[in-house]
Amino acid sequence: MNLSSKGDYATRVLLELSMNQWPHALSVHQLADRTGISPKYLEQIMLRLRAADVVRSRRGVQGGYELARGPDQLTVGEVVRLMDGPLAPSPCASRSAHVPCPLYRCPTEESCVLRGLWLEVRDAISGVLDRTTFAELAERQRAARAQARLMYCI
Amino acid sequence: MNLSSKGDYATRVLLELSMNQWPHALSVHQLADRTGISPKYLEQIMLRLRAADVVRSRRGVQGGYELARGPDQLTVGEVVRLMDGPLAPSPCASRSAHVPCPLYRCPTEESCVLRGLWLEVRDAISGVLDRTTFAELAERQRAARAQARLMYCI
DNA sequence: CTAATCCCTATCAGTTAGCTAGGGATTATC
DNA sequence: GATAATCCCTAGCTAACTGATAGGGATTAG
Repeated sequence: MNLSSKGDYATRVLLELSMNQWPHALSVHQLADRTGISPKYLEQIMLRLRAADVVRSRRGVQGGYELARGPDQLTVGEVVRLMDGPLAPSPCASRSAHVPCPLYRCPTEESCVLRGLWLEVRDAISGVLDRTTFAELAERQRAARAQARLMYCI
Repeated sequence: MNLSSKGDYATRVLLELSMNQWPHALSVHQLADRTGISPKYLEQIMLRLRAADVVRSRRGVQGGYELARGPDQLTVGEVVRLMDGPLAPSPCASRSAHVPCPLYRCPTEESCVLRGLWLEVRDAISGVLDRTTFAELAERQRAARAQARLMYCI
């Protein structure tokens, strides 16, 4: 049930972009510095995010990436699906990319209790990721930082 | 977020064992026939389930595997963790096998909002899998089969 | 013009997934 | 006590995937 490093890194970078006043571009170099991700690897991730219209780019000096929409219009679920595929633990339980079970002894999908369970899991994951936007995450991060600053001053 | 085939197959086989009156042993051969899984591959899965005290075995003619406890004492969560590792999408959010984040630019764990989100996901998955026992699944399957039989008779 | 940046594709080493194979140990049955 | 069915254990193998690294072209602000 592990997230890949691509999904992990993409969410980190998008949170970083969401923390800035939108729209405001950051270069791959800057993003890599802030997150500790290998720049060339991050570049590929950004290209995929751009192809999916999650971010948009400006080339040349002073170029970089910025969110293609407001962070309140971007959910973590969308990003994770983009980088890691469907949320469901089994292809037969995916709503976005359904693939039937290959085992010939599997019961019909409607009557398969395991598929029913994987659907429950899928819905549970989606319940968290599809309702969490990057605006929400950025808000939480600001709150956490304010909290930390407070702790430090006392 | 995909389940491996080991996790998939293990749950299928354990559901099969749970459908029988416990305790009642089935051989790998029988289990493979009923599920359509490759017998030699299934053998390895059964060995792991045995090492974890989920099933117990009898060797020799008329031997086989049976549940080591009643199906009401075995959750899907335990089995999935056994075959596929922690439920959490990120090692830093695992409660059963916590591993800190390797990125040096990651904030402290307490303040990391992404970790907070992965914890939410972990809890959502665990909420489904740790409360579902194989007794429950077997019950559902019996109900589904009764339903199907009814449909057929009409 | 130049340096910074995005864009694109190829490559590559290591790991993992999903099996397959073979042979030893045990045991019910005849 | 021979036989056949079964579990037990370890090794190996191929294809795909992961997580990068590399290099060079296109674009653009200054």
